[in-house]
Amino acid sequence: MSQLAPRPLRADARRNRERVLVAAQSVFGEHGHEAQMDDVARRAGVGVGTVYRHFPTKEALIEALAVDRFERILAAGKAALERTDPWEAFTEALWAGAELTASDRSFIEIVGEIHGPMPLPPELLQDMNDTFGELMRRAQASGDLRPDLVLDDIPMFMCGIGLGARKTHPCPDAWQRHISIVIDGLRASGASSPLPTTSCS
Amino acid sequence: MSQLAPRPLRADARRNRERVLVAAQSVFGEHGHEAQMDDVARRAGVGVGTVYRHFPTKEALIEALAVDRFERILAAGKAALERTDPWEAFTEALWAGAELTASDRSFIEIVGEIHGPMPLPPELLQDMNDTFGELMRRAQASGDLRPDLVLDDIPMFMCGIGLGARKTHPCPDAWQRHISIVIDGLRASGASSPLPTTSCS
Amino acid sequence: MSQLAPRPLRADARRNRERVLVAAQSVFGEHGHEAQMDDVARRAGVGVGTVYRHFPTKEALIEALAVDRFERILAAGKAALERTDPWEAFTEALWAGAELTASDRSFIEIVGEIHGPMPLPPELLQDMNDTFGELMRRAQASGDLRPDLVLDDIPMFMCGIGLGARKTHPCPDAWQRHISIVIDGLRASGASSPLPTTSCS
Amino acid sequence: MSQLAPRPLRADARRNRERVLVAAQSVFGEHGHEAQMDDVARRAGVGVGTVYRHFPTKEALIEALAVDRFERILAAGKAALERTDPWEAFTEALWAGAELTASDRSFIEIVGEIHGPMPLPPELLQDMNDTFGELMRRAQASGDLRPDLVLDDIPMFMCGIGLGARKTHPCPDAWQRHISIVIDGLRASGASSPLPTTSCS
DNA sequence: TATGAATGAGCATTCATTCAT
DNA sequence: GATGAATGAATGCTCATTCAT
Repeated sequence: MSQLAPRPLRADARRNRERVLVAAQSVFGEHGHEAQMDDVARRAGVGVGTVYRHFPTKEALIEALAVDRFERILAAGKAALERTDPWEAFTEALWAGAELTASDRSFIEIVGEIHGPMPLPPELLQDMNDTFGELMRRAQASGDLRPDLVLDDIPMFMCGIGLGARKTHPCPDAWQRHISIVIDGLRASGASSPLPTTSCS
Repeated sequence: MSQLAPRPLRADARRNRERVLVAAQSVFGEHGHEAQMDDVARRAGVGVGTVYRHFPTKEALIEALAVDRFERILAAGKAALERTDPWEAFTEALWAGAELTASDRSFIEIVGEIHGPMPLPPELLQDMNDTFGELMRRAQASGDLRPDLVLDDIPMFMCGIGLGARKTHPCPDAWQRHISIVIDGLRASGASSPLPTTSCS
Repeated sequence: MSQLAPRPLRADARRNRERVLVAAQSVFGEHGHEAQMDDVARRAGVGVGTVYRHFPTKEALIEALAVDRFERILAAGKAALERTDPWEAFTEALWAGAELTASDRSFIEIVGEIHGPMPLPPELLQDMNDTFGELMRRAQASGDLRPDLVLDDIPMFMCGIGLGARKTHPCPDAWQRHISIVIDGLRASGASSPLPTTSCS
Repeated sequence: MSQLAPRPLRADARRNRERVLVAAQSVFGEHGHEAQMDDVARRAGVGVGTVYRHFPTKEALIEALAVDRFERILAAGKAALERTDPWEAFTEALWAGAELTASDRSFIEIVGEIHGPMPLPPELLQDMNDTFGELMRRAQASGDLRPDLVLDDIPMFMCGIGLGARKTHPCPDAWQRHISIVIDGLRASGASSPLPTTSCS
């Protein structure tokens, strides 16, 4: 009975899902975790029930937002992987990630309030580790990047960009200076005193 | 050593205030803003009423925690001001600030959830601006520090240290590598391409 | 009978609103302002949330109760205005108001605990002033009612009826004797010594 | 050891008790039952503990206030009993009671919020009943006072005076007009239609 | 005895989630 | 599927009362 029937409702549903996501982004961007599901629904122009149909939980909605963002960052990383010059590939990825981060307040607000590790699907996490790990390894192998850098250090650099984006910083392009300073510090050549490398994965 | 009779009751009260503060630090450090006043009270071994006697509001308690922390950072900055070498003074302040930040999870959790500027008494804010501003200016005047750095950039660097401290990062000494990389990037000598300086106070 | 489709959900909501109002009336009638919102909800057979959906505040709920009552009193006053005999119109209004007051303990309890003027919508207040003012003026113009009576004197007479209704008085029909005595005292003819009229609006 | 010792502290204690009572009167007069024990203590210039030493309960304090007031009303009634003319005695008592009521806002506020009968010591209650009962009986026996009046009717007339005193009424002497109207209504001669007397109490 | 800090049950209100329409 | 009214556990805060000093 339904084999051939196209899925007319799906279109509506998908449209609604998108509207909810967009609404959630702006609402959480403004108020952080504190924002309420009702607000999201109102901004999306749907009932709360509809929000819950698409995202079973407030957390799930927030996670969806995060996934969306991390996927773009991952995509940027994969694109950078195309470059032949390892250092350029690595820094391009950093610049891209920084820009994506700076341009989305909801990302900042949401990520900032998460206690403990990011709640992302393991495959995505794995994929990000692989991609950025590879970028890092290549740049270290070529001797351009400090050899003591560890994958988990990278989010630490990105964190500050959020702070800047939160209206805390007077100049809107602060993130550019930030990432540029960080990159300068990451150059193998500029490394001052090689800190005693702690062996941690 | 105290000339006159100290006020007897005050002793107990002050002790309790301290206990509440310590409890709040650990409770908020574990759960962020979400932690409840009752938990703080229980951890402090007092009734909720006592917590409220000392801090009229949850917000006030959190602010008190922040003030306490910022005062220590300020003190470190003032101590650094004693140094004659401008670059050493500046970096010492950064190291001290980083260490203080890394050593207190409650600081991170609390600060991380604040939307908008830090709710600190204006005098403290002013004092911090003066102190770190002076450290910066001197280091820039001596030609050691990048001339384009702005006061508000500094918290951006510190932000990442919190992330590391949040158990997100596998190695506990990540903050040291972090701050060391940042400092390398801040050297005037290492500055790659002088970004077009945007004039923002 | 209804031309178009009525709004289906509204029916339930309106029913609940009514139930809450009725419950509130009996609960506040028994315990005064002290009664708790949870009790109102329980008595209404709904969750607290539902109470709050209809009345944003305890105060708002209480005010709604008062408004409801004053509207009936106002209606009685307007009905009395139809009478041609001014004195009969005036006394009919008094009797009606007295009866309404005597028959609702919640009204008494609630009004009794209000400090300062009644929190009623200004239009209602105005309407009451106009209506009872007119009744009074007519009765004074016809020479039946003491000329020194002032609008604000009327609630003073009604006040006692509440006291009687509060189980303080052994006989349930005390209010009838009360209002009848007051009316006797209000006759222009019976006025003993014309007190020095103070001019107050 | 203490047999002969005079009670020096008693003086202090009595002074404090008085201060608390006065403070309570003004505080409850302003805010009704809502006023807090701490406020009373502060206004009295003593610690809460002291308030509790003299009055074991908030209720007890309020009751003490009421007792004080009712004793004065009783005294006025007893004084009126001296008069030979029964009607004059009765109305004098009413005037005196009205004046005492009008002159003390705390009395109004407090009495107004009591649910159920006044919490007074039974002897006082008895004494009041006896005194005012006698005044009433005499005036009825002489044929001046409506024969259907019942002792419990009297508080109903006094109730309104409180309303007037609560700033609700624009003219400060409203109570005089009020009691004068009531007295006119109470005259046996003025009684309109003798209501069917219900035999109660 | 006076003091005021400490106590904690109590209460108004919020908000994620469910479910009847 | 969509809606939004209903739910009620959870939480910040108050205030009468106690008790160590």
